[in-house]
Amino acid sequence: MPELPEVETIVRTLIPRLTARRVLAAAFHAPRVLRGAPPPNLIDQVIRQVRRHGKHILLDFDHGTLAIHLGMTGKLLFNTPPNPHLRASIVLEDATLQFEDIRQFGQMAWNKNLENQGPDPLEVSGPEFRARLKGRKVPIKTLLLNQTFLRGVGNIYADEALFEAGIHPRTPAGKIGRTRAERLLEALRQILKSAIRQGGSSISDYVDAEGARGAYQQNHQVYGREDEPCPRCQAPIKRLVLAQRSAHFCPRCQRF
DNA sequence: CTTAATGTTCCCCA
DNA sequence: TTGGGGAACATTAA
Repeated sequence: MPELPEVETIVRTLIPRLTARRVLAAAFHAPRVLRGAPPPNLIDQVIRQVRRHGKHILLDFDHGTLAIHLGMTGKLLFNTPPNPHLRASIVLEDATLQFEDIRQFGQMAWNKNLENQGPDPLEVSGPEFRARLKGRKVPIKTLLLNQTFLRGVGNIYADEALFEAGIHPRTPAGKIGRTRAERLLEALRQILKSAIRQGGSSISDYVDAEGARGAYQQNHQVYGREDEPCPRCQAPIKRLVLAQRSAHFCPRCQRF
């Protein structure tokens, strides 16, 4: 469920409910949810800040930071009824934050090292983006999914941005010229910002921390639209597999 | 029964 | 070092 716009939306709904709250109890019900060293005692610690870093949600305490990654099916919700997919709970003074995750690809980690993450696509400059593409032979779609290249882009927004920029997903990243690279970055920015404004994409069961669905799925031009007509030229949208992920594209609008 | 799903990491091989 | 392919992790739905 979570790419940059979904995580940003979740963080925005968490901020008013978590900031300055004291932890009364914390429990990790599924052992695999916690990666790395267990966090120190969180009881009586106060959440000072809630931030997004790529696809990570960061809860800052005075003595360190809890990083939460939602994986594919993770959700953060308040005061939900008992549920078999509950993986962790953080009890606060006025509510309980619950981490539910069907597939258990999500993780929580204390003071996670995020140095290896690439720049945020909403902040990276054009020249830096172009410099990072230089010399790379990987298909651009594969590179966009690599969090050490850019942090926050996932399968939906990679496909949508490549369509908007008119770039074939299999194009070797380093062969994208200056103009097309600028167009790709601009498409990413515009699409991510627009998706944030609409609360992200709810294609199956994604909801923010208030339980609200996003609406950006209505703007998807190619993602999940195999065999449907291209909104620009009517040619059927095609799907291919790159890095074991589906890539949706228009064979006429997106050339090498 | 098979396939695919908003993700990441690790291993093998060229 | 780069990059391609595949497996693994775990669960559900079509």
